[in-house]
Amino acid sequence: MDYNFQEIEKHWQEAWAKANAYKVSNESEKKPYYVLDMFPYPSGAGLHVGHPLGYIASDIYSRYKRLQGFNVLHPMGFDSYGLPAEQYAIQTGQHPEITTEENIARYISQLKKIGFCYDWDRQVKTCDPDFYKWTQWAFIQMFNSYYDTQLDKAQPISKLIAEWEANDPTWKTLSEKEQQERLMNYRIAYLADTKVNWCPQLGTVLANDEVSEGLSVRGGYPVEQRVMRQWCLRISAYAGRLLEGLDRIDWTESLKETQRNWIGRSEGAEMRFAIKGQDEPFTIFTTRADTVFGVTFMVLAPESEYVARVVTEDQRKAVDEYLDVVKHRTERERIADRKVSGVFTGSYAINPLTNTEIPIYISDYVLSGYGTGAIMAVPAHDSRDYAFAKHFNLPIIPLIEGADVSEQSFDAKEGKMINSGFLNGLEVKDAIKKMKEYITETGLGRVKVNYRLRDAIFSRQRYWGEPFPIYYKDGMPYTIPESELPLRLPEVSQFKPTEDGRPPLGNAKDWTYQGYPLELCTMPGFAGSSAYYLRYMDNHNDKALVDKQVNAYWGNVNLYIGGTEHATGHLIYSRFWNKFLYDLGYICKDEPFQKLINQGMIQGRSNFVYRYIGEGAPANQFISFNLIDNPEYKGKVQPIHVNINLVHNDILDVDAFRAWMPEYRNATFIYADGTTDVDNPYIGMASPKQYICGWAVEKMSKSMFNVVNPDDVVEKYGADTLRLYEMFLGPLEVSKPWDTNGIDGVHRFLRKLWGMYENVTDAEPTAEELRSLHKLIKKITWDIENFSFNTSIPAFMIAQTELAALHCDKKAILAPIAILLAPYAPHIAEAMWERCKEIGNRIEEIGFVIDAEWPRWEEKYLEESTQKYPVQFNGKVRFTIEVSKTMSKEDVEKVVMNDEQTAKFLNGQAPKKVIVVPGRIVNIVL
RNA sequence: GCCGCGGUGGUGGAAUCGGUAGACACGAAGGACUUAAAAUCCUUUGGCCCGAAACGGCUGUGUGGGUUCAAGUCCCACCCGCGGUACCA
Repeated sequence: MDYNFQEIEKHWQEAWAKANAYKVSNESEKKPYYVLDMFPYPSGAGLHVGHPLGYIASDIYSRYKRLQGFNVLHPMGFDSYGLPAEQYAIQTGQHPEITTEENIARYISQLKKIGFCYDWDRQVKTCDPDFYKWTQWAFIQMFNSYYDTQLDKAQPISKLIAEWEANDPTWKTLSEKEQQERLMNYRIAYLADTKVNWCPQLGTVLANDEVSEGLSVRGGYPVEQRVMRQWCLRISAYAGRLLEGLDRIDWTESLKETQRNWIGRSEGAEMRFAIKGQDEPFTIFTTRADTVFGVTFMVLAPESEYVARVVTEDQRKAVDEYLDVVKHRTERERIADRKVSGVFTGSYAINPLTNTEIPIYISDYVLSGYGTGAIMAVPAHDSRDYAFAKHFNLPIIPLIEGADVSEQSFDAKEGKMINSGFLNGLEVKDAIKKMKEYITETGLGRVKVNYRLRDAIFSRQRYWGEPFPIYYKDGMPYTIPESELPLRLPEVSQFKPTEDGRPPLGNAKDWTYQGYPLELCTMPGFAGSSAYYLRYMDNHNDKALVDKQVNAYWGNVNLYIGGTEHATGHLIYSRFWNKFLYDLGYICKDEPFQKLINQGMIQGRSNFVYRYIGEGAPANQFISFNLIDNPEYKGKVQPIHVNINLVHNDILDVDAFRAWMPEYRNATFIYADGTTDVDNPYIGMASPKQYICGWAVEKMSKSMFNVVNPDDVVEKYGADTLRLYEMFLGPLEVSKPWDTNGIDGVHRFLRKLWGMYENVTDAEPTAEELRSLHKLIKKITWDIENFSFNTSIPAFMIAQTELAALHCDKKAILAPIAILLAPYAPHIAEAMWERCKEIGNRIEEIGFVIDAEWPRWEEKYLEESTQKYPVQFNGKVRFTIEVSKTMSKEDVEKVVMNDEQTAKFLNGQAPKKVIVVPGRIVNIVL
């Protein structure tokens, strides 16, 4: 009976489909369990072997939960709005919807081949009007809400209006436009002039998490700072709750830490400094209130509102010049060029504690968006202030005992204060506290918590995204009625911006609502992915994003599996979006993803051939990897990426290589054994000469010819082997290269296991067989509960070896093994189960193995009558003894001490101490 | 710079509570089968040393210290690699 995996997999996939086996109902007596994968962006390249890693893990867990009797929601969908499809559309004129649909179809066919237990009826696509209707709906709710800082939650903005109507006499005197402008300062979704990351090449604004080191994450184009009127989401209002919520969810510490850093809470103080000759003071933010005695100058951000107030006539020209230079620097230039720069404003502030006059400067090392955009500079204890002071020759006053500030600043928050009036002698920590009390009491300032987290910029000047349900009247935005959603994305004559530089929607005909112009921007990528998990629960509902009862049944996601790359993007936005919907009472949980596991990346494993480029070398002669360090070749070979499909176990298929590209048609080789010609008496047969390729771990990419397509693996080995092997590669969370070299072993295991099901019998199992089985049940259960899938495969292999040695053919053993294997390799497990079903009648006649009951292990089968004790002398194992399991500690010691081998190792000495750890080990100390 | 994660054979990795380091798999070497090869099966496989043999010795989890009867595992210091992040006052 051959293991015909192609037939088995096709047969069972069809059988599941026919029986609707993965249909999930919202009405069930069973307990719910929600397992979610991060849905993919359907790119043109299709899935490579790295994508399914997390999907396989979540599929195993879903199937395990199902076998344990849970009603498991495990859906899949597509994050189908995004830049690549639109860039492609601009280049080719092809509508992004067409390419997107093609890509989705390809993804689905690839995913279906791997045998995931998705309920495809629950599929969502972010570009589907039935889906983005609810993205637009949520935006309207945000527009119509404000953040009530008293209640610490979002509230309908009508509440705020009612309050003003009742208590604020000026409200009624305002024109409608003025009222709208005032409300704009409170809405969760609001329009504002903000400094944005503008990417000229992409023609759009980008969010902070879409920019890395001054370049766009997508495409790597330069990004510059610009002030533009944009839609923003008031996510900063949620900073405290986003931070606090992390303590209640089961995510990895590193991911929580990344979010904590991104939210960036810092406790400090706001302080007012008087400006010499002016009545109005200005305010700075500091976390080092203890260092006020060492403030020797002040610095404003170039964009600070204070700049206009403090620049003197004498300095105006110099300041204008500086501001001009700063304005034209891109973010990237600013990061690359850390030279100290700045300009004196001509004004002085008064240090409120020393009453000295201190100069006010402008420099771009101070950021306008953080704190108040103005700082007090303490050069002795801040490295940036120090560099500035050295450059402009400003005084540096050390404030901490023993700090040497002649070469560099002393930034550490430790030591005893000096030169600091009433703070002298205090530890830094206490000094900060005391100064905070002082400024609060004297009215100089107040204690303040600042967050680094900024509001999310929500407009994109792009075509392929959700249209805003917004029109403009008298220059002010209004939402279109919810009853008219979805507002469909219009057809446009071209996907580029208009001739006069308006976003692509400006190319649409009649893009108006009741004669008023509609918003031309679209929403960013994270809009559609922020609440998609809710929609899976109830994706056919046209009355609500999700029905309240349905939401109450499923709750939130119990297990979310995906990559870390979303740590500061999707995973923050989604938490914010969810908390907002929770505030308004639409959903029942304030955190969307209870447990989150990050799967590692699968990297590529590239192969190389080495072209000989020494003097007089033949045109295309390649040197086997093991020879390239030989003196005659060293330094004279050029590594060339070779398509890994031409290589097996690092051995090159030389004929396939010659056929690969025209230039290699006449390639010659120096083989591993140093010979050059095929010296084989069996003409026309494969050569025993081997050309060994070099290898390296790199990113999986087309240009390195190291992309492995899961379809090819499924074709060659089957989906079950692919699934098992991806798990076998290593722990789920770590990144590792895809190395096909080991896949044969896993495939061999399945074949051997399958062979054991040829003639299943009804015979009674032996104690040994039961022990193997129950050991396996215990191990696999533990592994799945702990997401240690990689260690399960060896456990199966060991069980197979043990049972094969016992010639086990018993249903009582083999049927439960089919269940244990079902989460990992569902197709072959069904076939194995079927073989068992045909025999006898003791096991319940359940249709599919996926609906069986997860076996329980019983300790009684695991118990062995004897116990092996390794015997150590001074911690070194010398031999082992085997004694009765029930033997007492004292008796074990006696047996060991009476053993003749012990006498040998004691060599006449008396042991100082004998340690017996029951059930584990004996250690004799000499 | 800061934060996080990691470092175990030729390779991927295992060791779940401080208790026999290297499970399992790949690769390699040798053998069986074969005209040959592939496939399959069997044996060996961390390093070094002794030996006819071994249930022989030594050494060994990045480095150096420490705690312990016992350390890959705990503590201290350091080195290296990977990932994230930054003029955040």
